[in-house]
Amino acid sequence: MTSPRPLDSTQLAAYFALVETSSLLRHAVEQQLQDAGRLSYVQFQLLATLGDSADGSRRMTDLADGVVYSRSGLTYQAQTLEKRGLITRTPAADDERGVIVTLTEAGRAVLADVFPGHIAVVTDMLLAPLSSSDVETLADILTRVRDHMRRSPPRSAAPRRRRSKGTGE
Amino acid sequence: MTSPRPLDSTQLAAYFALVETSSLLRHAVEQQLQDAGRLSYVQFQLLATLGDSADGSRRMTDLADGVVYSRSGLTYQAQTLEKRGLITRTPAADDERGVIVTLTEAGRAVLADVFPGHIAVVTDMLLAPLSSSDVETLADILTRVRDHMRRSPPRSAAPRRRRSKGTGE
DNA sequence: ACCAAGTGCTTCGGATTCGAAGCAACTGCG
DNA sequence: CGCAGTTGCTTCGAATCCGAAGCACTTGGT
Repeated sequence: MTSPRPLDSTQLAAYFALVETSSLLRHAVEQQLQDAGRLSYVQFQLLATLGDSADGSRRMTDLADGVVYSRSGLTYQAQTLEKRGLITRTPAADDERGVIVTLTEAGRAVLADVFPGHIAVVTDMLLAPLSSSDVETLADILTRVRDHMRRSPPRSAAPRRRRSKGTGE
Repeated sequence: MTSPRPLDSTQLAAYFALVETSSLLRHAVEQQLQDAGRLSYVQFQLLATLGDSADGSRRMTDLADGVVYSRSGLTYQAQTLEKRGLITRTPAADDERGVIVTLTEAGRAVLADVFPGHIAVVTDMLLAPLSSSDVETLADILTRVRDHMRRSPPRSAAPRRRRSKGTGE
């Protein structure tokens, strides 16, 4: 583990800018999704993931993996989306425990309804002030960071407050 | 408003990597803050903002502005932090309506307790896979984006979709 | 000084989230 | 086959969040 050396101003700037940028972007996107289709960001991610699939369906677990999300939260949103008729849930054929989530026509319609505005927000807020080489660089750097994070050990190895002399507290 | 042209793969990659990176980073940071000091990310931001102030105190409104956050959410967290003795709330001298939030010694202690681990997480997860020139580039690009976003109009110009009479509202 | 409008914060109701516990179906081993 | 452990999803309880409404104080016009 890295020793906790203080961060220099550039590192701090990168960190803060990352946090604030994504926060502002997320707020703006959520606003648009709410206005255009009464969707939360998570709901949009779920529909978009389904739309991305060839037959418009996925297992619950695969969905949860695609969106970094808890199982219970996914169940909740799946219920909500099902009530609105945007998806259906059916037991998997080969495994009775599994649930296959499928995008309905209404779901596709909402997605199509919302997508242009979504792209517009991303374009206007994130991409507008960047040159294409900026975008390329940004994508490269953040992709490396993401891959690194994914490989990172689970937080169970996180530094405890106290020196662990035993099993902890 | 920009016309909704589809994004190319690099633009998509930058967008997705930004969202996922910040999401993963946030999760990791929250985990650490929880383990080290039972703080949520927002609570940490509030304490850190106060700690940043010369006398360790701020008005509620100024705090809410510093952290992108709703007033009611701030009230909720201020109550929580006050119950734990990490801050105090006192009416402002010059304006009875205003509330001055002040960091206590206990609050400073928790902050000091949590800080090293916080830096370690940021270092290990975000900075580790980057060269110093990467960090510099990242900071530069994201700072420009952030400044652009801050200048952006508050999203009232978004195409409103008519509210149909809800099915269960 | 008085009243209306404005400002700062809190309260309230509802939505969303997570982790833990629960339930049902599957798998491996004898 | 039958049992124990695992896996996939849901339910439950608690925490967190937001917007709207409410309350208390301040300000401006008369």
